[in-house]
This record gives sequence, C-alpha cells and structure tokens, in this order.
Amino acid sequence: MNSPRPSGRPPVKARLSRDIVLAKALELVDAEGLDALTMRRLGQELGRDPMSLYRYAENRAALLDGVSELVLDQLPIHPEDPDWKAQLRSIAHNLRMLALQHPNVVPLLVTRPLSTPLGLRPLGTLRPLEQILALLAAAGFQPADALHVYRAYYGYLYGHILNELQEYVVDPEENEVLLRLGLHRLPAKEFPRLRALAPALADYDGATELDQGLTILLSGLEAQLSRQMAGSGA
Amino acid sequence: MNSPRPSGRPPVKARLSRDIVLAKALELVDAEGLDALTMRRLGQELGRDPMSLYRYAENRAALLDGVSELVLDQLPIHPEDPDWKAQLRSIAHNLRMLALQHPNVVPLLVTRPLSTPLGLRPLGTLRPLEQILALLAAAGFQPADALHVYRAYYGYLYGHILNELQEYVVDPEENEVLLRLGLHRLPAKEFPRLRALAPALADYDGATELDQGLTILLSGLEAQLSRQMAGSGA
DNA sequence: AGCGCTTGTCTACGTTGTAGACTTTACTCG
DNA sequence: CGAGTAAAGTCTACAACGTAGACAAGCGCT
Repeated sequence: MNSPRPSGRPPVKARLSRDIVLAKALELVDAEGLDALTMRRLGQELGRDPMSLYRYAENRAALLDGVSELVLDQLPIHPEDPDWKAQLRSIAHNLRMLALQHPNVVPLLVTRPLSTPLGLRPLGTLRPLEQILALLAAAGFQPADALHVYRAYYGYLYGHILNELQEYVVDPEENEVLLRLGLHRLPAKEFPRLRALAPALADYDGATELDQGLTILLSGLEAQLSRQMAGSGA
Repeated sequence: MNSPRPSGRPPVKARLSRDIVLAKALELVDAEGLDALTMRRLGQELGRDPMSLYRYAENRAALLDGVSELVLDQLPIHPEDPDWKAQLRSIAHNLRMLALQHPNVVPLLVTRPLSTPLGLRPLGTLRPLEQILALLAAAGFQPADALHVYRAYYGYLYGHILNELQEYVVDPEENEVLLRLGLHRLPAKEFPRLRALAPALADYDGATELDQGLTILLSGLEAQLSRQMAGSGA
C-alpha cells in the first residue's frame, strides 16, 4: 500500500532549503520570541536533526541575520518616486507596520548591525540604504547631502519604532490605565509625572506621531539644505 | 605569621556588594563585550563562586538590567534649566558620549526595555524620562505635549546613536577607505552609491550631525506646538 | 550498475544558567 | 566571653545549548 516515496508517519520529509528554514525560523520567532529560536528547537519544528540546519546557515548568528533579511526584504521601496518626501513617508509607515507585525525581530534589526561592519552585513539589509540613496539622488541631492538626509531620517525612524514598541501594554484586559501599563508599581513621589501620564501613554497613536515627526524632520532638512546651497552656490 | 584577617594569597576577600558586582560587570562588558559577561566569568573575575552572584541579582537578566542602570545613572539631567532646548541638547550630547564610552552596553539600553513593561523597568532607567518631563513641564508644556516632545526627541536621539555606532570602522590602520569600511566586498553593480560614499562615510562627524538634527527637530516641535495652541486656545 | 556530490543523522564535548543543600562568616545578645 | 542566628559564600548537580567531526542515506549522472 504505502508507496515508498510519499509514505510515512513522519510528515512527508521534503527536501529542506534555506527559504524553508528561514521561514520556519521567522515563524518561530514571531510566535515565541527570540529565545525560542534554538537550533534544536528549529530542527524539531522542521522534523529534522538540528545539525541539518548547518547546511543552510553557518551558525546561529547567521541564522538570525537571515531572519532579519527575510523581514527587511518585505519592505517595498520605490527609488523612482518623483516625490521623495512622500516616498520616505510611505517607507516609514511600511517599516513601522513590519515592526509591529514582527516585534520580536526588531531587536535583531537594531542589534545585529552593531556587531557587523557595514561591508559584511547581509546584502538584504543594505538594500534599503542603497535604494534610499538612489531615491534622494534622483530628487537632486548631492551624494553627501543624501547621506545626511538618510541618516537623520533613518535615525528618527528607528528611534520612533523602538519607542513605540517599548510602550506596549501589559494587560489589555485591565481597564484601569495605571495597572494596564504596570505603572502602579512606581513610587508616587519619585515619578509623579510619569504616573500622571498614564492615560496619555495608554492611547498612543504611533502612526500619526511618526508622521508628525517626519513632517518636521523632512521639511526641516529640505530647508536647511536649500539654504546651504543658496549660501555657497551661485 | 599570617594574621588571620588580612592574610592571604587570594586577593584579600572583602565582602561583596551589589555595587561592586555591577561595577565589575560593566568593566567586563566594556572590555570584552556582552557575551563575556557570564555568571561563571564574573564570579572568577571577583574571585568568588559564580553562585554568590545570585545574592545580588536574581538572575542574569537582572544583572544586565543593573548594568544598564549603572550607565544611565551617569547621565546628568538638570530639570530646572530655564532653557529647555539647550538642556535637551546637552543631555543628548552627554548620552552620545556615554554610548561611545560604553558601546557594548548600547544593545542593552535599546533592547531590554523591549521585553520589560514600562512599570517593571529598573527605576534608574525611568529617571531620565521623569526628569525630562519635569524639564518640559517647567518650560510651560502641557503634560501631553511634553510627552509628545519627549517621544520625538528621545526617538531621534536613540536612532542617531544607533546609526553612529553602526558605522564604526573595521580597521583604522587601513588607509584605503573602501577597505577600511569593508565595502569592497559589496557587488559594485548592486551597490554603486553606497560604495561611492565610502569617503563620506569614513569621516562621519557624529556630534555635529546630531546637533543639526536636534536643531531641526526641536525648533520644529516648538513651532508646531505654539501654532496648535494659537489655533485652539484664545 | 556504479560513482560522487549533496543532504541529513549520530555521537560527543565543552559551556551555559541556576536550583537546592550545605558550610562558613559576621554580628548580636546575654 | 560564648552561644545563637541571619547573611554570605560554596558545592554539587542538571538540563539545555551550540557545534565539531565522522558517518549514512539520497540523488543525479553516465
């Protein structure tokens, strides 16, 4: 009966591939956090010996890099958009959404580059940088100015995302705001303002806050750069 | 001969204390990175059994929190400064310097809050927030607006620090810029702009870049808020 | 059928965090 | 001074981790 190929009590062992491995890794991280992503656990999740994973990633760190890459690859960037400010805005919102969808990956996005020199990063994680430089170049910025804009922009963007993810809610069921944020534990004399802000903290609207910051930053950058060109140029 | 108390080939075992433990932990992290901070290693460094550390920190995570706290406690904030923008600028530069002095701690600063609800964080890490709120309140901001300013400000600040630390140099001895940043490894067709920017990347002036961004952001925030007050208020 | 490369498995080692029972130290009180 | 107690430090042990290295199974060739 059991034909030799598609048989099996084990879930029909198909050949592994890097994509399959990384996809499962991301799934695991999303579901249970970074610590759950161990070689043994991932192997088990794939129905394979943990050691088989080393055919698709040099080591655990490389696996983590792969996961970062997988997420960043989902960030759409259109370097030919004639309206650079609108495009940067849209990228920002998309990255924010990605971060909210994969909050457990954010520490990776932020942390891994700190221990990897620019040139040695997974190419997928450098692509946004290159494409944003292209966008800004097409908008008429000099390379050095483009870099300047990129840094301020991406800096703010990452900062905002970190901020927003930090303020997450402990227990959404709780309807007393102080408790919902765990703020009741804070000594009232030392942290009066923070405690008083509980309601404001509780209904944080990340998207519009991000947008307002971007408005300020982008128009400010534009003004600064055009002023500077007027000063030095003709 | 050997008097019983101050004797000893072992380096005169004085009583431990939380401060001593944390200080040694920070020292170790600064010198050899986060991974070097294991319970066993820290114990060895202190001439004690690793298990003794558990009298001063519940577990390794709490130890890491303690290190964050230790660093953030070194950040001076003057909530009574009448010039709030100048004060925020000074805080920013001080935090930047702290980050440069303890680069290995930065991942902690950024990452630990992501897995700890606001109310459960080490108090030392919340103090900057409370104090900046006080600063802004003294400057006349409504609580909700103060929070708004804080978020944009701190977001940008953290983002900048992460950015700057990421662009660190692989090999300062190397005088070919492409090599110094490891950029030679990037495929030239896919990353033309990034490669071309090597010189600009190499002489990044983090302090002035931070300052310019802050100028834009802070004056933008001020303008936005006063405009909004003029609109709704009398 | 047989060769050779890729993929997956097995076994084994050193290292990690930490629970729990124990011993040593320091200090207080009679 | 000596007894008693609470704190500080130690010892032993365990489960889980990443991964090296030798090996087996599977596949596509001719």
